Amino acid sequence: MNPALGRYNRGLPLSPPGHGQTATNMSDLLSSLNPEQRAAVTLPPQHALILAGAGSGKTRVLTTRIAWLVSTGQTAPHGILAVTFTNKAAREMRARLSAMLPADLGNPARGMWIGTFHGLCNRLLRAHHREAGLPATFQILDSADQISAIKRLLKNLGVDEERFPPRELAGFVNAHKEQGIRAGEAEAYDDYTRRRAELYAEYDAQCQREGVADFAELLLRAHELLCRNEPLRRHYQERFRHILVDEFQDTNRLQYQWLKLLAGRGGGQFPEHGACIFAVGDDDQSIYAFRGAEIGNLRNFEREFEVANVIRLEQNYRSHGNILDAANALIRNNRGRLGKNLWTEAGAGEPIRVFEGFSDDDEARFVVDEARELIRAGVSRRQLALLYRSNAQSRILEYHLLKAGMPYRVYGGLRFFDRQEVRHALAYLRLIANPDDDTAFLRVVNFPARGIGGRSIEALQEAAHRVHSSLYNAAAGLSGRAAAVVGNFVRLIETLRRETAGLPLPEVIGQLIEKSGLRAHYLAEKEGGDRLENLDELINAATSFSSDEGMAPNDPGADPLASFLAHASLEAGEHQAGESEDAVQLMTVHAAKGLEFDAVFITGLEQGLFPHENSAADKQGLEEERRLMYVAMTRARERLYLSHAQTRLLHGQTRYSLPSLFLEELPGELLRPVGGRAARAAEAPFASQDPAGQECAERAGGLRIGQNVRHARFGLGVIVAAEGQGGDTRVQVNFGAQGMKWLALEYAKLTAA
DNA sequence: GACTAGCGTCTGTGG
DNA sequence: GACGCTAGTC
Repeated sequence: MNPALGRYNRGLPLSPPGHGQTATNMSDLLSSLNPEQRAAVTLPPQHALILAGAGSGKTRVLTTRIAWLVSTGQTAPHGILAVTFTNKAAREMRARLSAMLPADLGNPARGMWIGTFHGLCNRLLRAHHREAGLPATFQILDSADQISAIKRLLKNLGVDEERFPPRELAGFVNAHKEQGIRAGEAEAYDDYTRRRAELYAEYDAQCQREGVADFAELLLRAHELLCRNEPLRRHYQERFRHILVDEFQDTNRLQYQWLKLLAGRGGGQFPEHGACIFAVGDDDQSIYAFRGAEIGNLRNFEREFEVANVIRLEQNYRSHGNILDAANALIRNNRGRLGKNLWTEAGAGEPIRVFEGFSDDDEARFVVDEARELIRAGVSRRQLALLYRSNAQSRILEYHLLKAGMPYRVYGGLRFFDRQEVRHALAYLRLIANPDDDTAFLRVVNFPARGIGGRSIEALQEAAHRVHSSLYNAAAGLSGRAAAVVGNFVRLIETLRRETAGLPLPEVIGQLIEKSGLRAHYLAEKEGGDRLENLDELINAATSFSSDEGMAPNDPGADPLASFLAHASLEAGEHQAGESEDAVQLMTVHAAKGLEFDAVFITGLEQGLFPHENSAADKQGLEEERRLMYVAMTRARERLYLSHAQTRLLHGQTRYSLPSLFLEELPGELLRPVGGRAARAAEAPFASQDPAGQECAERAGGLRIGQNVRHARFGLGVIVAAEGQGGDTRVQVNFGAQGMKWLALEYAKLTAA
């Protein structure tokens, strides 16, 4: 028994209810783990870092650790804080825990805090909104809301959007908040940045006035709350004995500070109250640097918390050997890894199949054909994943799946809560909850159209500016036509609020859809059918939300309306129908993290797409893309397909690209080209669509559009266009990283490659 | 003030 | 190829 244990046992029953029963379960659970996993689960209550490779049983270790801590009486459920990055991961953890622990201990509603950083901070801020300086009904701005709030701000201040693009400004604000930096503390060495910092301050002031908080604000505000409020900080530091963090490599600086503070390491305050942090992560799977994640936090954590226990989980239970070997070979090209090599007891398995299509259409056809074969061979549809780098790529795959009559399900993309009609309905709901929410106000003040045009809005904004109030409150101070039409709208909201007070949430939404005129509007619209269905689906979502007490992010007794709105902002995806249906799974590589499938297709493996051109420029960006590829490959259990296309429709234009450099980084002996590329290329030479290319092919000795060529200085490239005749023939060649060049055939010595 | 056509922008990933 | 924004018309 660890001597430190006594300290953590304070005030807890030594033998919690159900102890005997779970102890049996516990030993079963423990004996089903491998030695490293078991060591991790049963570590003494000290800070620990578990470097868990893909498919090494990370979630299992995390949840078993919690079950072990609770069922051995080292802490009450109350003392557990578990943080994840996605709602999906949080849900899975809850589900596994309730299966492992008896109902009275395993029910997360009984005091365990399990959730995403954003969800937990939201919960904290709701519970202590006064101390945090927020209204009880504060609303959460998602990224789209944030952009429109910034646009409105710039307009009000008369700032030129060209000089300060709203998206860029949003990025500036978020990046600073993620570093824990307020506008006043932002470093600015030039006028431009100084101005941006001023706008950051103005934006925050606007949010404060309107009672709204963006995503990053949730974290920053929660951090500041705990920093400033000593009794509160003490309360939570004493409460949470064990903080478990999933995907630690994805934490940004602010999240790390937040953890440090809760664990009693915030600048050395109250170390005696400190919780133990059990961090699980994999530096090779860090794919969120773009939103501020710092892999360095893994190392910082190890150093700053003097972590004595670092355990590596390297045995992979998921993939066959070839897949793992290929993934290992790929990731070895990254520098500065913490070091880890996955191995498996499963056999080598199938080779990795590589397909080169003439076009994205060709590629999609191959993928769907192959998927059909696999299904025929007995693979279930839901065990087939079609992965891509960006959401835009799903379209062509969907087209071919549809044509083949194969059920499929797309994750991500346009999310349910992002749909126009749903956002409109939610805006009404937000106004009922918080009339000061100007973003919501402007969204629906004239939707459906009710005669409130630009002039009235301008008058209203002036009035609001004069008396420093929200648009809603300023309505009373208007005169003339504006007063009449805006007054009608305000009365509509008032009526809604009055008549729906105390009603169950689904009924509130049902009424607002009717009385706002939304339903009538979409009924009259030619293609409003889908939108009406989505509005009904929103009512369903509210129904299942209300009945799902355990999932409510807030403490019991909290305003259900506010909780639902928070839920809609924080859990924008996931709420899609057909989850149970046996369908082929389509998603981005990012969305696939943490999942596994019997067969995986990684599509669009082309320079500029994967790795993406926005990242390929600098080395860090490229390494993140490589980790992304690593994540994608390690999703596969038995079969892995890699495909790319010579041409692809992008922005409505045909684009020619080279195969991804990641394909070259895989050991050739593990790969098998399929689809008879060589044979097909011989019988159907490329360059069919472009007559100029065809001519060029005839005249230029076999060179044609789509042809891979080599240039003495620029290296390998692909011909994308041709013009001119005879000795004047010029071709445009895409040399990947070297850029796009126009070359005269006569002088540039291009050789077929 | 409502509605429409045409234009430009951009799809890089998520809470 | 989709959406948002603007200018022009009713």
